[in-house]
Amino acid sequence: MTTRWLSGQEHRTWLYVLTAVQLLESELDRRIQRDAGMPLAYYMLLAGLSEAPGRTMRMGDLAAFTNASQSRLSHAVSRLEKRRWVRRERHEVDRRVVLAVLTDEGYEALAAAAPGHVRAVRELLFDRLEEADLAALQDVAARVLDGVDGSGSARALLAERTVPPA
Amino acid sequence: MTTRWLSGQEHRTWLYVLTAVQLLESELDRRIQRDAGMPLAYYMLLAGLSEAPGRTMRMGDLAAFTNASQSRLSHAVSRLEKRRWVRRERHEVDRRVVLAVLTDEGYEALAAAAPGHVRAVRELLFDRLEEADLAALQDVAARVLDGVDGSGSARALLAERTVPPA
DNA sequence: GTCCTTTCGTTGAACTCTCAAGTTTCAGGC
DNA sequence: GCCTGAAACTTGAGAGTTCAACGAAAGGAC
Repeated sequence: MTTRWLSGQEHRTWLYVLTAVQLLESELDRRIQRDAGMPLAYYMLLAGLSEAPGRTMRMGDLAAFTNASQSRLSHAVSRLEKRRWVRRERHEVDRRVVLAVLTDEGYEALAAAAPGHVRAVRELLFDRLEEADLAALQDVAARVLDGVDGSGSARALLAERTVPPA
Repeated sequence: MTTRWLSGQEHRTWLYVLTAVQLLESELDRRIQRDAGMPLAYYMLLAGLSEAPGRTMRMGDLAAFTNASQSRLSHAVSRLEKRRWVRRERHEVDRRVVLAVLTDEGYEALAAAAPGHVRAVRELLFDRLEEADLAALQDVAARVLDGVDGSGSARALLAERTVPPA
């Protein structure tokens, strides 16, 4: 079977998108690290927890919501525990389950980091997009998700939780 | 100064795009690791070198082209040297410069990995996009790049090298 | 020539992620 | 009750990344 290579247009699109996304992420990471002393991944975890009922989530759900493996999340939560930003609790009924709970200290750290981060996202991304781009981008992202996300778990979580932060 | 939060539409778009991109990248990484025994980052390095004149690039240019820091590239090239896929050479004129050269072994590894990788990119990304999406996506990516890429170096490199691989 | 600054790259330590293997708990037969 | 298998996490080691400090060569200024 002969390989169907990418067309020039496809190749160019791929390079542009990949580059833009990588630079965007690394720039956001650098800024939040500098301004708030935490990596972007921590922010995402804290933000996820802050929006959950009781500021609490099962480890598995938090992993799915942040696109992390369970192992990665477990290590990350251990690090967040050392900073006293998150606390682990055992589920009362199903003793296999571990709940990650955002502490008050964690909430404060998130609240301190949020304005700067949102400003950065706005400056680097949304200030450069038109109203019409938003819907189109989301549409494309949704289609890509359908292909990548085998079990559809990420999509389901996204559909539930797309309200702005409090 | 009060923070201007993201609108519901912006927040949703951001979550979708971020999720789609992260899952896409990690899925591509998993597949090439499984099928070709190399991480996606190695592939990108080898691909970059393979398209360069003489299959040779300065460390700095290769770092810029792959959106890596110089330190990251230096470590990565050291690992690639251990696999005998890349060789270091000193520049004859400017003795500060180090040239990374793709070896024949490296080229073979790339050639073996390419078909599978391209197939994956096609399946996960381009098969889900319409012709019209391509131009729109590239346009958006270019605008984002202008904001993120302070010195415009990534854009310049992209503009030069957007021909399909040989 | 000598000094100062910039450019190009490397290094080591600390941190983060991945992968495979392990523990504990639950749920269903039988 | 007692297996057996699956589910939910954790762990440790190795791979990869980041950050700050460093060395070596080049380019002026004088």
